[in-house]
Amino acid sequence: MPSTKPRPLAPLYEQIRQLIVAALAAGEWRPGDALPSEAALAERFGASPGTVRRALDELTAEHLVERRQGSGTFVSTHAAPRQQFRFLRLVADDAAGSFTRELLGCRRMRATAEVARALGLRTAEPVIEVRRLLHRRDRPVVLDELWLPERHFEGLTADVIRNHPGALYALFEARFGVHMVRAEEKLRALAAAPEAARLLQVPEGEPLLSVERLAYTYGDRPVELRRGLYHTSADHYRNELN
Amino acid sequence: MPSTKPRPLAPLYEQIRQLIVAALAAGEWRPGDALPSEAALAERFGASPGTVRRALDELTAEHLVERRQGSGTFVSTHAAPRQQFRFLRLVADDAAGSFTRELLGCRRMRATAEVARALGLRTAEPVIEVRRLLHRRDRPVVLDELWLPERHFEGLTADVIRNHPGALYALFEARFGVHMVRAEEKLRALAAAPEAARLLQVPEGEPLLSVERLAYTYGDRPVELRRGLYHTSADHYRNELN
DNA sequence: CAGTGGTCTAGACCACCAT
DNA sequence: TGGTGGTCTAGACCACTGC
Repeated sequence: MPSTKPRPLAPLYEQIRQLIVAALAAGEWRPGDALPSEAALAERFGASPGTVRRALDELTAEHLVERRQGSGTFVSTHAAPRQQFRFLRLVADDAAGSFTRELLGCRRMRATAEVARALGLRTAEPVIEVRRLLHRRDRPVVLDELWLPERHFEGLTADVIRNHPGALYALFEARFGVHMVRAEEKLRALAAAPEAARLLQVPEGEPLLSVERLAYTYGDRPVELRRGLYHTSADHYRNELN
Repeated sequence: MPSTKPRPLAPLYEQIRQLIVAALAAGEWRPGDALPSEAALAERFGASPGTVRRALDELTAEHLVERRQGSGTFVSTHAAPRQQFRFLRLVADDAAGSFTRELLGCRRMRATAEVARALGLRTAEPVIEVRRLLHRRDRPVVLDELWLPERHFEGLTADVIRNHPGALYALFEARFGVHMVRAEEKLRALAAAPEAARLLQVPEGEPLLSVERLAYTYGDRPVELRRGLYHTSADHYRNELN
């Protein structure tokens, strides 16, 4: 008789972590909401409080939830001030000033082969393209283009963006229930093409930092492709290695 | 009588973590060595095994130690294959091939104001400057310049570097007892100056990715300033945001 | 097989927050 | 003051490593 495969189960805390992520993806708790207490979750999952705590610690490290002593455990939200620029690593050399946004355009289009491949769509599936500029002290610093699968962002228009006071990711989460969890970026140096040069008010050929980002929501599903051009004469991209 | 300040003590696991870091900085265990077992450390610090485990978990997350089930807890070393390129985020677009090193120079000099400030030295204190090229498939891709305080790297010469087969950080750790723990990088796009263009075999003015790195050893002491110029026509700098 | 880290449990006590 | 998360302890059992 062939021995049945022992099927190495994931540890209990990991299973619980995945169940909580699934509940977040299903919208059982929305960004900003409080999760049940450790004791309540322990009961729900039939585990000891220590095991649930371990799962919540992992989720805290991934920034999916945040814990406040005496208060509770809450679903992370990009609306929180500390999360405002969590994914924007560009900082001024003198660490002064913040960004203002200028919307250049928002239109419906069909996915190019490249966009489709990155987002896991079929070619020519409808996507929404957004273009904008970020300024610091009235100087343009970042030219952003981004593409979103229309099926997750139905109804996203220029007006919707203009009427929202906060960051784009806060809008996505509040209006479309899409919370960005993590992202991968590819950086390189490029010479400014004519249009980028005009918008960023630099000479053609000026070296620019190109930042291509793929952003993921709950369950590691890619939902945004973004291409940024950063003018880095008085700003730099800050990174920590460990 | 004025109330004495309650002096909020750090949690026990954090104190233990700091004591272990101090022992690492003092060289009590060298990179690659095994630490005492959890039980032995618990006895040494007068804490329960669970508390010691928590301290070790934090150190594992910082890559100061690595744990191997059934075997023990070991001091991280840059000699390990997995650590070889831990701080080099440049990867080929087609993810193929590795780097070869070419040493351009190694000389003793006096710290410029900028180098002194970054490394926390007095101006004109002696430092060692190293310059090198990294090639992939016989094409130059990275031009690196780095500066090290001489008092931590006495005896570092071109021959010492040439005679060491592994990565620079592995050499630093094996020969000078300086293990790099973490680093901060500032990235920007620059036009290639004449000398950089010649060495990287690109036209003058070619956009290059400039990467300025400050690397820290145990106890967050900066011990290396590095300036890299990356030619990113077929490579990119990869980053993860979370 | 002895020793190590990995998982899971159970419970005590504390610090903090809201009411 | 009651409920929350944060710390610390104690111990059982398992999985893996190396002799």
